[in-house]
Amino acid sequence: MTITIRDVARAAGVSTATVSRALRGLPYVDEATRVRVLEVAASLDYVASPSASRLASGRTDTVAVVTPDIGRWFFSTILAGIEEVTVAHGLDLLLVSAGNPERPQPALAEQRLRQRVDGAIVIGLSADNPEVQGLVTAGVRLSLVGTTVEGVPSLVIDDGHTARTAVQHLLDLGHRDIAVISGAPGASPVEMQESRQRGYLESLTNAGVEIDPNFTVYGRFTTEGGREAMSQLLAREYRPSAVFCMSDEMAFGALTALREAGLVAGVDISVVGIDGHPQAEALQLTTVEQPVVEMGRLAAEGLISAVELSKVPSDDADLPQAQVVPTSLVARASTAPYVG
Amino acid sequence: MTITIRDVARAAGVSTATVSRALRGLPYVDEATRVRVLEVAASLDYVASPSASRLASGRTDTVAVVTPDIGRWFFSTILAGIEEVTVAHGLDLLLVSAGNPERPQPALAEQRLRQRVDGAIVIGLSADNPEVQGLVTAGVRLSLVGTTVEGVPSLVIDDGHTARTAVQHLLDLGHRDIAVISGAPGASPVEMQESRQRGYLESLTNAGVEIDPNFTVYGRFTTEGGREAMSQLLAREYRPSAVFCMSDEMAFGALTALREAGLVAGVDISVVGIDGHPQAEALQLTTVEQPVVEMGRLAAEGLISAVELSKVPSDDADLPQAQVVPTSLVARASTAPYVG
DNA sequence: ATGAAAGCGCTAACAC
DNA sequence: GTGTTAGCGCTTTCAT
Repeated sequence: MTITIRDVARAAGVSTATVSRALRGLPYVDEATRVRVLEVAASLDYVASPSASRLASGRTDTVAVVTPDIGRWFFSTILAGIEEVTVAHGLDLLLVSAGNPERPQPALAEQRLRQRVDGAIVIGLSADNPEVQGLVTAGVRLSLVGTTVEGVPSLVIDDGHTARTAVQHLLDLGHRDIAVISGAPGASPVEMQESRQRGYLESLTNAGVEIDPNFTVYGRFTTEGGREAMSQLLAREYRPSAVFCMSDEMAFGALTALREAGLVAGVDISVVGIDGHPQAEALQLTTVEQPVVEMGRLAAEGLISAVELSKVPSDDADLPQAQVVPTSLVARASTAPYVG
Repeated sequence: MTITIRDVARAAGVSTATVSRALRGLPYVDEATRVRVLEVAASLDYVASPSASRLASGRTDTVAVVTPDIGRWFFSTILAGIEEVTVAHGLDLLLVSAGNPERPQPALAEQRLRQRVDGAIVIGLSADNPEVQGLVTAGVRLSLVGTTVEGVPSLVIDDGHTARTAVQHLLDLGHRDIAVISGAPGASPVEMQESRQRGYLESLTNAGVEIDPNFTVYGRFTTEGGREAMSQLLAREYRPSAVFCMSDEMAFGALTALREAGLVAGVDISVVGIDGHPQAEALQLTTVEQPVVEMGRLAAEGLISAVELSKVPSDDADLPQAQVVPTSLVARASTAPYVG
């Protein structure tokens, strides 16, 4: 019932080999034959079976995107950038979730991807995550976003520098009692979190500010978590005058907590985030923006060119390594000068 | 180099057929044999080639999600719900974008999905969209979210009722000069937009309020568009006292425009949205919430059960039809009583 | 430039 | 319960 390459071959009066060549734009096909084959295929409404061509060729023409939670803004936005590129290259995009402790998967990502994709883009998983390790050792071609693994191409922001930018902004405004809303003690995207924490500590130390361990609280990278974290800070006898949030979504929660306490962001307490979330503007949140969609595009392009290069038996020179993309501060009303 | 079912068969001392049965949990396999096969497969780190089993079985064990723009909150959130379900069923999730006039695709969704998936979930595309029509006539098993096509299962909210809920809320607060920020004149998700517009008009008419055509403006369902639309309204000689936005993201933009004009939402002008976007709370936006993640789950479950049912030659009774999920008003500070 | 034919790795009758 | 075998629909040498 489904029409196959043989139907096309018969109707065009050529062999299946010629149809295959013609349809895929391979050389050594007479122009007249190609045109005829194309016409016949179109008139028959023929579409090649991907399973069959994949099995025969060994290629999958598919890339996977691995994320812990596609519902989060950062991940879905990266995904949008990736999708732009994959579609332009005619590749299938397989969505796989992994590394979310709250939603255990039936099988390891490695199992689910082997034989199935030409490569995978992993977003927001720490290098020491077993899923990532499994993929690396299984030899799946990878492109990482947000983490770095020796010998694997990746795309990152300078987390330390980004955090310092945010904290320095607060210091420049005269703040000294600066708290941080981190993710979780020993959470999943560990490195990113630790680099940002280190940046925070460095900035304070460089400014001669004493570190108050009580000023580190955790918001799980969610809005609700940010709200709870800010509430904790507000419940302290000694409150910070400014708060650095490791993500905009946590900062949004922090702003809510502030409002619930009858306080005004930028007046009573300054708040700065990281991300460049689209709602930062409406909320007047100062943030350090990262080029998220662009990061998705770059990661996808990197992976695709790696896959294509590997087809040619080229000398394996210039392995792409960690590529760092810049971030930039956008100051808004949520941060303001410290007033005694 | 890749290890195949024959390697496993050989190592386990059985035929490939038995390995196939054992691994897939089919009946008529001795328990002892099954255990042995499983052990051997595990020790060999065997993973079946999906292309091969798909080709042989005719099944793809894949569902596609078709959306105009995965970067938008509504779509990525539905996707999260879908993903929960597909992963639980061991299905692959293929992401396909279509119907975005700003980003034309190389091929029709129909071409890209035929032979490739067992079914597809289409989000946010109008029933009269050529892509959707193509999928329907190509016989791809479908589950629609946000639109309805005769004979195709779908999941919708009652757009008219939802809009009336929002507008009635404003009327109840004493507002009469109520504007609407719609999507675009004749935009993509036409039906949804038209139903909401109709709901808006009905509520006003029922309340005896005269319709002002100038009070309908367009925000393209984006935050920036909402901001522009609100600016237009504010530039009018005769301003509305309340604005109904067809999405929360447009409402966020409207709030920004308000602030830029030195006005306060809920004090100078009331604003209500639709969606239940996570940032609605931080922005104190009144909105009519829809259960978005749940809609994704339901759509996926509906599609999967349809696919599984179709395997059995059952009498084609009880075709699932449009399922309507409830929405509910959440009042916040962005709406307040009308004050002369 | 084109065709013949041998698989790709698995599933699904069918036979035992 | 298990094995044999004939494909699934395409790609890809190798001839010609």
